[in-house]
Amino acid sequence: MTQEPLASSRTARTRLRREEIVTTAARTFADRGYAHVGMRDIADAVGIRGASLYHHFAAKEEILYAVCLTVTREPCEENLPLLDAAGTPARRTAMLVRAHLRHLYRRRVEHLVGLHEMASLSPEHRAEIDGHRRYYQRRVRDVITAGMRSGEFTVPDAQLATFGVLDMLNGFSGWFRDDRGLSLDDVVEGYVELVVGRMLGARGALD
Amino acid sequence: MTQEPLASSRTARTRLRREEIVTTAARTFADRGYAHVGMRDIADAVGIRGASLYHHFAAKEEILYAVCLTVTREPCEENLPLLDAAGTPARRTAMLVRAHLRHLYRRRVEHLVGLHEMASLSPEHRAEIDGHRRYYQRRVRDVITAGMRSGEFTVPDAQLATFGVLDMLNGFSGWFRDDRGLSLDDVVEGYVELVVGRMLGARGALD
DNA sequence: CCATCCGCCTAACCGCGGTTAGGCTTTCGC
DNA sequence: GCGAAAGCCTAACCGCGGTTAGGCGGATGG
Repeated sequence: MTQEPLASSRTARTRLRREEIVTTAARTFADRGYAHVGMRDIADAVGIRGASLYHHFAAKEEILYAVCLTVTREPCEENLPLLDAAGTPARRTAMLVRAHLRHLYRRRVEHLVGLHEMASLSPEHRAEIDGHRRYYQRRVRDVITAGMRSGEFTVPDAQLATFGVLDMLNGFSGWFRDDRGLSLDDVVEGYVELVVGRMLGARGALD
Repeated sequence: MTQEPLASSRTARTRLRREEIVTTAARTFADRGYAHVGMRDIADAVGIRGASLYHHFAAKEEILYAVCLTVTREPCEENLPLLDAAGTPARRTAMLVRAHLRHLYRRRVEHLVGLHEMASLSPEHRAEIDGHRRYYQRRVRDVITAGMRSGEFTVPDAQLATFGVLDMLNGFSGWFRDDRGLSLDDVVEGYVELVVGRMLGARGALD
């Protein structure tokens, strides 16, 4: 009877170590910028030597790639299903906005990195990350279009509204602080009101 | 009243050369990322040798600093005076949104650099750039607050609305393309409607 | 018309940092 | 238990790229 049956497996511990490195590296990247962080810096923060990182990642860029994956694949897997749930487009959009902001909060360090350091990815990796982002954007545009057809949303152009909404939401991780100003819940509900209720024009459809 | 007779003045030509280097460097930074661009790359694009750049700038970071200055100081000098003009807060805000987007367009290359490469600035330079940004943000928040007092704007929280508006606007330079989709004028007037008319709630106050 | 400085050059430096080589200890699966 | 891999170590490499040194021609302004 092992205490941690799952975490004791060799592959599972390896994966945990990888995730620890990715999380630690993301924090360092966010603080000082990808280019100004050396492999030895990441290793120090984890508690090992620089060269030992190469037992987990083939290159520094692979670590950045892992960070970027968590902020583009996770939202696709966790948030987008909300758009397939039952309910009006306005309600489904509001659910997505909430999930989107909460993911930006939960992974705010990784999001800061993912938004600025895209240029340091290899062309193939960047193409994949871009694909996720574009897919997410397309799904949001589709629900906005659906809301326009159902009459709940009254924006002049679905594509323009999509850009506006996503840029406004994604900016959140750049300025939010836990220790001052509005609380997370304040921001989430305030943004639902500003975005879905006002910008998209579904004021009555949410209550 | 000293008037520049021609570009033949020694100091004037020096300044033009500097601006040419900054513009060229900004384009290269935007394409490949600051860290992946060498002094020799910038020099090649200008048509001189790498070491010759040091007759115009003391360090690579000074070039980045010059790029960042044009996208934070220029909006303060050119856009903010519109907030001091006559008119209701709603109209003044609409004017600012238009000027802001047109500046993002005119300097879109520099804005792309300024938004992601902040981490490569020296602490002093970053502090100055941050200061300009914060001042701009404060002025926008002030006009939104004024609009709330005058009753034109009905947002729940001025600070939250400020973040939302500026993040939405600044995202523009990241996705706009001249050769496809909406025209610049379409975006400008569409965003005025979405931001001032809908998000801030001044639908009637603009006509 | 001349002294001067500007602008650019060639050549080289040199330190940082990503990466590799190779070996030791520990630990897990069988 | 035992072989084998995982995981980490020390040591060193080495190329890239920011930066410096020092010189040359030609425009400039007095």
